[in-house]
Amino acid sequence: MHCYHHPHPAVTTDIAVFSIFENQLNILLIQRANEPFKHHWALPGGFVDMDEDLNEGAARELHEETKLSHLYLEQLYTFGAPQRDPRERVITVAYYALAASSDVSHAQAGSDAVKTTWFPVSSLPTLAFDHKNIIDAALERIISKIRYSTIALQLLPQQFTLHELQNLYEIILNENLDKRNFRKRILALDCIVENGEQRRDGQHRPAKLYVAKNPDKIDFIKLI
Amino acid sequence: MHCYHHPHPAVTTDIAVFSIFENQLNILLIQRANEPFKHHWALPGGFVDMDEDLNEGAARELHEETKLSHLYLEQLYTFGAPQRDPRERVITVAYYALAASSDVSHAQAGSDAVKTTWFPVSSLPTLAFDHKNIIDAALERIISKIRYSTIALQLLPQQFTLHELQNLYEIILNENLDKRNFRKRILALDCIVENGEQRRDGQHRPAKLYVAKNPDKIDFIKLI
DNA sequence: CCAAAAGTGTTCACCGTACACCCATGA
DNA sequence: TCATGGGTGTACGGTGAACACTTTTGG
Repeated sequence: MHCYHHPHPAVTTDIAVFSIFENQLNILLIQRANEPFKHHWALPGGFVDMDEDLNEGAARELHEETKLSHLYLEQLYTFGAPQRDPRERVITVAYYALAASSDVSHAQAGSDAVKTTWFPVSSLPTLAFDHKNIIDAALERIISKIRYSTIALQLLPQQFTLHELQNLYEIILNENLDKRNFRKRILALDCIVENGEQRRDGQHRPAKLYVAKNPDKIDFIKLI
Repeated sequence: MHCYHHPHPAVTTDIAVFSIFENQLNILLIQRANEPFKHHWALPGGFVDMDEDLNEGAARELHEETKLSHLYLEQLYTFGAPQRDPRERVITVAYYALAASSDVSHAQAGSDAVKTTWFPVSSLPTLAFDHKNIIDAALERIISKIRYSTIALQLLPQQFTLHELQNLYEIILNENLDKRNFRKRILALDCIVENGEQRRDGQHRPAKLYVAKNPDKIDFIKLI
């Protein structure tokens, strides 16, 4: 029973989950089992429950469909073109999430047994609904935000080398960075510290490992 | 008849309209005529129609309730805490809008005869629902965006003096700016031009008038 | 000792900032 | 001529960008 005498649209959340591995930025998609867009790829997401906040709903849907949890999750934009779903009016509150490469293997098909797969953002399949627009908006946000915040650290495992961090920036910004300047700047920002350990990896000098000072906090900085 | 077998929340848009006059940043509020929050002040807004896009809905509601139109309008954030409306679940897609001081007098009570009034953001009345949160988010967005875009020009009439523009920045950023540096930078950005006219205003040298080069386009810049 | 990646400083150009005086007008 | 706000240029310091060699390890 609705107190307001207006038609009510359906409201969903959709989540664009990104992770970096194989030297590429990748996004997690699920294959739809039903019409419309049966067999097409789509963002994980679903209906908002009546007693949960939007962020909670996005986190819940993400976990149900991909088994991923505790990711950095941020509201992106709300998409509500009248015909974006062919069946009825559906307004979707889009989110993006960032997963460390160490989380990638944990992503798996969720309860409704749909297939989940990582795709490089540079070669996406045809997407259901307006999900291509959502991904484009998410990419724009990430590219812009990596320059003036510490969200990049959300894409790395708990400990990482400076080379891995620089590599992440180079992949997202799609440009080469000077090693010495990059290290100087990132250390001057005082958001990461050595943890004393090293990574031995091949027949060369081992790399120092670093950790985020405030792993769960996004600081606003000016890096590049 | 809903194709999806899930409960559907109500969806509204709310619009925080800002304008600068009397040396202050002001926001347009309406006084509610009905419960809940009867007589409280609230943002203009209302239900999204089933056949209109969210931006259209926001522009329509704004015009219906305040008679303002053709303002710069940008989606801000979507608020959906389960109990934000005491009657039923209402998810609101919040927008902010910028009005030139020349538009201020055009704002008037709309069709439903509610009272509309401008309030300085520094002394707001008690607000209905979670509208204080929406205003805070809008202020944060504007303060951040004025530094790296040309949105400030949306708050000025078609022609304006450099002093007026600087004043606007000082009010929004709440800091004093150096006159010579401000002029140097804003002119270097090449987003405004003299239109040859002058404003005579008191017994002193008249000020040159400027106009935006692309009045309807928001450019991304680094001003301050 | 050789290959491979890790790690490290300095120089220079440009930009942002600080700062004070003359100009045009109306009364 | 005076009061009022409008308009203008320069000098300095700090930051961002360019740039190449040494170190450590495993084979």
